[in-house]
Amino acid sequence: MGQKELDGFFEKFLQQDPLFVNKKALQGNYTPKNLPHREDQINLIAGVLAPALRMEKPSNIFIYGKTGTGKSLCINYISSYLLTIAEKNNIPLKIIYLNCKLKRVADTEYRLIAQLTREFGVEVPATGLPTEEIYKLFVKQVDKEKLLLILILDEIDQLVHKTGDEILYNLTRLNTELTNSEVTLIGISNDLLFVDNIDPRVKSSLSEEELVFPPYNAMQLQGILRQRAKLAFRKDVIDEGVIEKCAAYAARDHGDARRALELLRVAGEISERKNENKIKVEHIDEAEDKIERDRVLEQVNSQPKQFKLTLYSIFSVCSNTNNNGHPIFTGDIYEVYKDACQSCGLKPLTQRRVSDIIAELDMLGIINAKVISKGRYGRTREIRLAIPSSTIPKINDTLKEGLGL
DNA sequence: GTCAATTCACATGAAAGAGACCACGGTCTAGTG
DNA sequence: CTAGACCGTGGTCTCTTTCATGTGAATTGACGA
Repeated sequence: MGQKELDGFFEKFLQQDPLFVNKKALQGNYTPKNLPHREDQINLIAGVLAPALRMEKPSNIFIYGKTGTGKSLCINYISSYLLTIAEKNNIPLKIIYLNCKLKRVADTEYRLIAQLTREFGVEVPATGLPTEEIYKLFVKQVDKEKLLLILILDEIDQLVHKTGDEILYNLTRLNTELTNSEVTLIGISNDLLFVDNIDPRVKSSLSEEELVFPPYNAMQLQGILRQRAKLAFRKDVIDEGVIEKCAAYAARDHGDARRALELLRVAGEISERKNENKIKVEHIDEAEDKIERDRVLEQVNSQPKQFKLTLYSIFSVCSNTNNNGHPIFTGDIYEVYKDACQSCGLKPLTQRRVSDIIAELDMLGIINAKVISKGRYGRTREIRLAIPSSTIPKINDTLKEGLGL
């Protein structure tokens, strides 16, 4: 782009009325004034938590629901409400929200407690102390303040999956060690089968109250999208069918409202970038591609080298055998992977480890790996790519760059 | 043809190690009065 | 005498290896009709 065209571009950009008036309304952490289709859940949670205002310990709650069903949103909504009322009436209530998936913040037992302790204004080292020590510090601090603590642990299933369910036992036992304060736990899990796998003793005390957030259906998603779109966009910038398509896309994979909103936002950004004055249906497709690509790129880039190399190997095996799309197996990938290691001077990992990496890639949704038995010919993972093939070249380039190939 | 045993090619689990990070307490050193 | 440098010990955390055990159906081979 020469300078003249650039001038023209900026001029035109400025002249154009922006599509967005308040982009925040489409962002994941935005809490709207009312949450449609979640009245029942909100009432139930509010009912359980209400005793807190009388300084009585509310029951522990366990909340299930897939991503984007509004769990965190509802909890945040209620807790900010609860906090304002508590403040008005001088009730010593503290609510801590922690997402257990956040890397290097709360993804291990030590870090979780350390982070909680920090919430009380005590600086604790990131590592180096025994876990027991950090528990003591935390308990001491909570007890000193003499309050009611509501602890919201989002994505707690991830934490337990990683560190074992001992941590839940320790958490539920916190109250027995506290004399002046009390702790209520609110666990949020994406995995509906999560509690089936934990110690029954812990289970009964952790899920005194249980609550499921069902996925939104397409109609509900449309309602939500309309509500937010009204806040986010200028009037009449959304073409017909756009909302419906967004909702349909999101409803297709388990009614994820967050995804629907993101789709709409990115579509808006795309059409704005193209200097168009309306969001059209085809922008949704582009947005979906872009979101998928960005998601994968972000995940891949935050992973170690061996991880990238494994993914690279999968890509190359896939593109070699792409004809009639027949599936590929762990063994194939490991062979290619070993060669790839040699050509970029890395020491190959054992097959055991690569097998785990493949499982992790599956968890991230980059590939689909299904364990199958081929009878006499053994047992292995059947691997397929789970991302649109249009996004692969770009990802592959990034991988190569990262690996110096 | 039928049925149980065999067999393959990994999956899956458990434990433990390497190496990075860090805190803590003790010892040593240099600067200060 | 004291602040700071340095060291050893012991802790967490991530990535990895090693060893051990598990698994599901195609294949095999014995058996009976």
